[in-house]
Amino acid sequence: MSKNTRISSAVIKRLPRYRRYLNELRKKGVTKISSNELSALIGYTASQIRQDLNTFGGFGQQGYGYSVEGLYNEISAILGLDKEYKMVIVGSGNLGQAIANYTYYYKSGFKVMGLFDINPKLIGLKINDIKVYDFENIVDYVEDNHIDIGVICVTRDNAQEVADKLIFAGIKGIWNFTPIDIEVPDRIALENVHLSENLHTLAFQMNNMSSKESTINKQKTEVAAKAKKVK
Amino acid sequence: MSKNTRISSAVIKRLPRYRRYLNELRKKGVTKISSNELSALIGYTASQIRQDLNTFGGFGQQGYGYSVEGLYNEISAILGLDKEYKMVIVGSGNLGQAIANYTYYYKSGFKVMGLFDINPKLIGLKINDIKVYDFENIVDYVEDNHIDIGVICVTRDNAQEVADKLIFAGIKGIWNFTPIDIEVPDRIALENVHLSENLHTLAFQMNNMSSKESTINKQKTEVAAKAKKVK
DNA sequence: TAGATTGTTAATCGATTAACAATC
DNA sequence: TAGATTGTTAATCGATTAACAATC
Repeated sequence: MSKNTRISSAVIKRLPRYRRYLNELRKKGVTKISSNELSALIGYTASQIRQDLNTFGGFGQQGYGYSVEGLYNEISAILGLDKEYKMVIVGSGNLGQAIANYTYYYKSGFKVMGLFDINPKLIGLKINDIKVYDFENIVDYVEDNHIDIGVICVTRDNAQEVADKLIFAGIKGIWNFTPIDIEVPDRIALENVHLSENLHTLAFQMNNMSSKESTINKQKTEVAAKAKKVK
Repeated sequence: MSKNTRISSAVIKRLPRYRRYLNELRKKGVTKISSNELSALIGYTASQIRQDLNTFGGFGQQGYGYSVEGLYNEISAILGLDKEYKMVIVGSGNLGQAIANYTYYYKSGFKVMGLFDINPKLIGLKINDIKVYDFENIVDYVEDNHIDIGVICVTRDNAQEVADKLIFAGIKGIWNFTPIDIEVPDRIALENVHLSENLHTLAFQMNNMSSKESTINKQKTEVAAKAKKVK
């Protein structure tokens, strides 16, 4: 009875956050929680929490609430975090190294197998136990080691070429840290971390902070007026 | 005639993207563009583009389209990118250094004035022309140099303390790279870069890629069934 | 059983898209 | 002027919230 339920990306983006809070509760030894308590903690409405969770199944128990451990495991499974993912990082500059480090230490399930670069000074080095390989050999490496995820930390000009090579080699997901929109076929999963865009929305906030309505309206009118004049 | 128009964050998050594409057009020497052409390029509908832009003012010209340069400047001004922002980065590990580097090279308008750390081995070093200072002195430094933005790249356990100090010292915005939700007063702008949450949604995508409807439904039913059984 | 809290349907709200009159 | 394209209103779609019956 396949109701055509596409799961909205709004829901999916909330899942890691649920999971993070559930993990903290779990570590504190909390065993059960109600949607109301969770709401107070996370900041989503209790209604939304129940609605979200019921997208995937009936994980709770009426009159009781949700098992923290159980819900944590369910969400982990939904996200696919009960599996292991092999990653390569292309571009071994500061950012590549930072991510290698970050995931290496903190994230179980996501194993950084290798760093790649074209810079001969970097190739052969070991950064935090992770070897830097020659980008020349990326395709063979990805194929031979069944790499799942490619992290792109090169310059914008090389980003698409790197993506193409990774995809050709059989990668399944791309984590893009360059400030361009990489083109990928539908079957390839893609997440972008557009740092400068994020910073720009911070700038906007800073200029539209207190007395939001009036400020923004003033801006709107002024800008519009200026636009007319300039034309 | 202050209509109470709150600008939705959905619109604001699209602005940097418009700006990025307009900048590329500008650099290519393109002088005018219609909402339809922009739509083909960026991927938003022409209708949405016109709607978005008209939130701020009438930037176009009927029968003609939009001036690329003009629109670029308008959006820059709306985001506040015609101003300069002084930043400090707290936490001078890999990630802090990467961001120092990144913004230093690529982003005009956002000046990294200093890095901060508690590690004596790092204090006093210069990383890409940016000095590493003792975190002890952060409050004075921020006050004296009128720092606008604090970038938090420390460990999760120190994140809130760092934020509190920065806020006390008069910072206006916080760019948070730690995987926790920092508490800040309403007047403080805050942007989070929750890398692991982003990675988790990538994992989800990878497990729900082809034939999305059916896969997700199968999952839903299976998971629900399992939940019943386990209980 | 009585009380609590989920699961789920219905109501509301907001965001996107469509349509077209205004106008360059 | 005729053609093109915006600005803007109206229609649709989707997401969030409210309400309450189901049930543990």
